Amino acid sequence: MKITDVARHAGVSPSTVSYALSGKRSISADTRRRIEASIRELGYRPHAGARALASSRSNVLALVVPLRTGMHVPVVMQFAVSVVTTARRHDHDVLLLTQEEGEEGLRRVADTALVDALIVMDVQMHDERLPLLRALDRPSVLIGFPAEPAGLTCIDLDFRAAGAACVQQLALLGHRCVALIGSPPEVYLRQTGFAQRVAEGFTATATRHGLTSSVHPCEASPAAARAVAERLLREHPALTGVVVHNEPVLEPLVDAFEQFGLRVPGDLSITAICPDEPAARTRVPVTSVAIPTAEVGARAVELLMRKLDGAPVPEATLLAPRLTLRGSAAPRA
Amino acid sequence: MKITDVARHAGVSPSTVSYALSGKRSISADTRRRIEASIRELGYRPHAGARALASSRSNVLALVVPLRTGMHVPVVMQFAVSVVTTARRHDHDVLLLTQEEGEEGLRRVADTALVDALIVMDVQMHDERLPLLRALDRPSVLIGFPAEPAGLTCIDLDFRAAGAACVQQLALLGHRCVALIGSPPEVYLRQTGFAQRVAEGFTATATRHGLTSSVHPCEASPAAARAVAERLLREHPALTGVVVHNEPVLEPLVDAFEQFGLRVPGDLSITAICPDEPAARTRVPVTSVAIPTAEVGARAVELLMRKLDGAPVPEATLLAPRLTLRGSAAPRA
DNA sequence: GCTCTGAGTCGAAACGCTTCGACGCGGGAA
DNA sequence: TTCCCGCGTCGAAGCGTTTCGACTCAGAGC
Repeated sequence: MKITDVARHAGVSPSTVSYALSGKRSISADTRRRIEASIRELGYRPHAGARALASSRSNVLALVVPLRTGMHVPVVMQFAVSVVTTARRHDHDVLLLTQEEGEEGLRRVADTALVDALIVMDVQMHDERLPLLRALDRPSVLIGFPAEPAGLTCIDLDFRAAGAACVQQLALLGHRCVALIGSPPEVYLRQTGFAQRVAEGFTATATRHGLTSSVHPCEASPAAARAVAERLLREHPALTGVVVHNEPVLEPLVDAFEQFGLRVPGDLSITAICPDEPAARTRVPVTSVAIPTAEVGARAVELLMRKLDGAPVPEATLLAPRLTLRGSAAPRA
Repeated sequence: MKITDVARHAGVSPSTVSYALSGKRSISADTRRRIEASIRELGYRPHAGARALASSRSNVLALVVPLRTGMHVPVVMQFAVSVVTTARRHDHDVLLLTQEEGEEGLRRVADTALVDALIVMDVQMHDERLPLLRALDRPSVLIGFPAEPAGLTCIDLDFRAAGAACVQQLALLGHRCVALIGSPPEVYLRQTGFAQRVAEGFTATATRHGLTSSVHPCEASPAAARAVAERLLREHPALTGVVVHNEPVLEPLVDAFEQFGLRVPGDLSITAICPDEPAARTRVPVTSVAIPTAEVGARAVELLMRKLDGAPVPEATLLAPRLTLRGSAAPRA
């Protein structure tokens, strides 16, 4: 079943069928109807490879997913699903690449014209792939911000503002001594942008409000959570507000604080940056800023589509944080 | 940069370059060296679309991932990563499809020759996609077993044997009254094969050993875990052995039993079917059968490669369960 | 009535690779 | 010596689209 078969069946030339399919030239209503009927009747499907060759567009996007320790897998998957469904809406498919393939993988899919464009997740402050992405002849979008985003297109939640929002809420409620319980140490060591930015937003805003503040990386285990909680209470007896940016330890932390005799939010107020689901299911539902994975994924694809159309796009897209109040933060006693 | 450029630079014909690249005809060592040097020097990369068109092979596999409730996302991701890395080892890439695309999605990527073959995860007993997969002109492999696997190629852990192994271990340790705490009810309602088969293996083996046994679906929440534990102790006072096939509730269950005054493994022995990591990190590490995601993914790809080569492959590949002893199961007091 | 324009269609030339058949050549068998 | 075979290479014919330029035909403008 090729385009010439359809053309013959509909009594037109192959090019007319092609134009009817792509809409790049006008076709009379009658001809279009005949062509569509023939396509249906013959069950014709254009050959992806032939199309890619002739048009130099594969209609495939590459998505590079991270699989390093410390990454929260379900969140990664949410991005991926959002990217795939949005890409489909724009008539594109998604090729899955693992971080592990590295620069060579990016170069390969770009240079062989397997993909038209790339989406890269889990960007580090000084990511090795940045020079390559800048040099590549295919457009790309980063989910996450490196230290120097010039010449790239980046999108993400505004983590600095998110950190600020969490501490500001505590400040408004009258808390004077706060702590940030953050990602595992290796995430900071790798200089993953979002972790660092949360800490910056947290500290800057705490300072601006005249609060006493401290930052505590924390492994993603219940034991680590308990240890951090214990240390916090010992070293900062005046502590009444905590910001958590570490999904897996949220629940263990709440448990630990309560076991140490602190009521949430009576004695201790908590705000968090994490997906809604875990925030809502803790003993005391936690006031939190969610990571808008669906929106980030969708907008990443849309940015790419505009770049593919040759339209200009903003280099940086920062999504404003939205704080959902759930009752884990209350006025200071 | 095209193959003719390389050919000219190396002083040979384009077809010779092609044969040097594919190895489908013999090339003298000297010519091959010259060609390789030219390729490196010019930075040549074959155009994927042109290749697909001429050879009618895209070197891309489709992977259909599930995203329905009850699926455990990290496990899905492990399969996906294993599929991608193995595919790369065989010089193939992976196109990511969501369940949601349904039959039309499968048909589309197959009929447009976007992919050479398909891998489908999360197969149900009476999956709607089976007739299509049988009819498609591209080979496919299912991860999971439907009720009627004839005419298909399927691979998975032998869940029946896994259920049997878990209960047999308890039987050997002298337990006489056992229970299976299974997946959420909706998983059974959807007739997902693996859940049903675990229950079958569990029940059959318990019966064969003359044990008293019962099966209990369980939602994936700590509250549900606690409720099931409570009910179990009330209704089956003689209970001394439990098999858990529900990863998220494993830890809450252990906690619940201990809170009800049962020591593990002193008063209650537990075995489980779940990934190693959660089994190992509970208060009492749990003797378990792991789902060999890496092996399943890799072998699925390898089966597909053999089918693409026209070689015969077994319709069913059942991986034998391997029980890892961790101390949560002990002889009956 | 004549040109000009634009809508609708066609033919042919790419697009960059693979593969088939053929050819030249040297070595082993007869 | 002749014949045959197989190795290494080449030329040309696809593979199934898209796209460019050109053509036809009506209708509008004058």
